[in-house]
Amino acid sequence: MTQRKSRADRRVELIDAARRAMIQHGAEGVHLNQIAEEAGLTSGAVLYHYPDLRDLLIEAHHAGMERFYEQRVKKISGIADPAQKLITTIRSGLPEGPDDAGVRLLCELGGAAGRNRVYGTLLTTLYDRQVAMYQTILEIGAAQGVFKLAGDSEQIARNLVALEDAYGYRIIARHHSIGPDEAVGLILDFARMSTGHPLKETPAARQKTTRTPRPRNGAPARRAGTTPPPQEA
Amino acid sequence: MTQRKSRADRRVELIDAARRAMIQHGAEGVHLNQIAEEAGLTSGAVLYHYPDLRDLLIEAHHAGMERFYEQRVKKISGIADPAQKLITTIRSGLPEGPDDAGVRLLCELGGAAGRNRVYGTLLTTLYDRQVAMYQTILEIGAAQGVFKLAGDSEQIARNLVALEDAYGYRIIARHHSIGPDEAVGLILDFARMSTGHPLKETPAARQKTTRTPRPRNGAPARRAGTTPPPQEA
DNA sequence: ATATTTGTTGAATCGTGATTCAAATACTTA
DNA sequence: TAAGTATTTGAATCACGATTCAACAAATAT
Repeated sequence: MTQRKSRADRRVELIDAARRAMIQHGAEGVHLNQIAEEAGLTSGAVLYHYPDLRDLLIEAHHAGMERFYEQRVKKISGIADPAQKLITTIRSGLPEGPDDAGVRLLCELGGAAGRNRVYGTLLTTLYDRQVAMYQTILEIGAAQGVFKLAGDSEQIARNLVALEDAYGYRIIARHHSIGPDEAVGLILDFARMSTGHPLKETPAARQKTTRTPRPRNGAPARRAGTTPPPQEA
Repeated sequence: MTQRKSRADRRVELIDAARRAMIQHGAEGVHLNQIAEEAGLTSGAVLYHYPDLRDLLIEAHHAGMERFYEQRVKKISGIADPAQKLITTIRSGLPEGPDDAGVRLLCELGGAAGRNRVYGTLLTTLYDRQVAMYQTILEIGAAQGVFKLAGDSEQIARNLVALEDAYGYRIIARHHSIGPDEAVGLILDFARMSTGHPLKETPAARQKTTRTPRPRNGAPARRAGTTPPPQEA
């Protein structure tokens, strides 16, 4: 039998298993057995902890968002210069590539949010939090005289998050000419107009968010929190 | 028995039925029977025309996109002034509300595009076409001296489409403070920076894309091409 | 050590949707 | 009008996922 776990531990594991399963099979297309397999359990065990599957899925989405947001906050926490902070924040809002697990999960939710109020609320809340995050950066930069804002800080922040979101979708959909770097470039174009700051990416800033290089012609590098590439539908 | 139809007619009907069914139940959550019911047929009849359901779904998505794009082109076809043309184009890229059928379908696809190459390609193609559309408007405006572009026209166009996309998702997810009007405002803020043009919405322009007003406290107005509000999942 | 509680399995059952196909029905053509 | 063809039905079957639950095993309490 699989190693027995305490209720709390198992629930955490299940939430993560559900997250992985959803990324592979879709937020709405996941099956109980897929989650169970991902967790190394049987379906009965999953039901024991979550009699209603929907609860588990919601918790998994919630956890995924929380993780995504926390990662962003963490990445910019040490940066003092508003310009560098802004640049880093922009990068941290984009997927690292088409298989980025965190963003994949968020994209899954987009469609469902139209049909499911809970998901809609989750996404809306995340959006608002990200707007607040950008707004703070902008305001501080303006207060320090580094940024000359071309408009209301909330308006600019909303557009920054919107751009991030949209390019996230493009990258996930494997647009041929828009990858993470191109997206950063496009969003920075807007950010420059809005802040009146040149926003040059320093080597240091790039370093911080550059993925581990891929092997020359082997399989793509895999990083923690990333799931295997999806199968064709 | 249901009215018999020619092969071609029936296929068109089925594509539309599939489109409606997908909006109600999700691009991946639709069931054959739901499509059949939407078409007023039995599942056997649907399979007779589309032995592989996936083909029907792809055609339905394709048709939905084509319709969406054609509607946009049509709305701006008669407008000569680049500024009004730009404003109208922006509005036409946004849903008219959270239940807008056309955009709902596109949103459904966002998540699936990460797992399904065909859907990814469809979305990518649509994005590129919309970028080209904006780019043309911008270039013409610049050539006429109406716009003073603050950067590369492709860069601006890409960001315009990206903003549209993202606010479409927000509106579909029922963001409490971002509706069609607010989204237009936010995108126009960016457009003004990019074109150096004040881009005032004339009453005439508003008229063209304003929804029929809702009854004071009855059910929301329903328009052609809109499906009934979704059930909770 | 024994009893009790908790977590897990695996098999049985249930329900639902996809698939098949012979029969029925509506068109088309001769 | 009759024969032939295309479309649709409806019932039967199949496949698979969800759900239930008795039995078992591991942890914990007594």
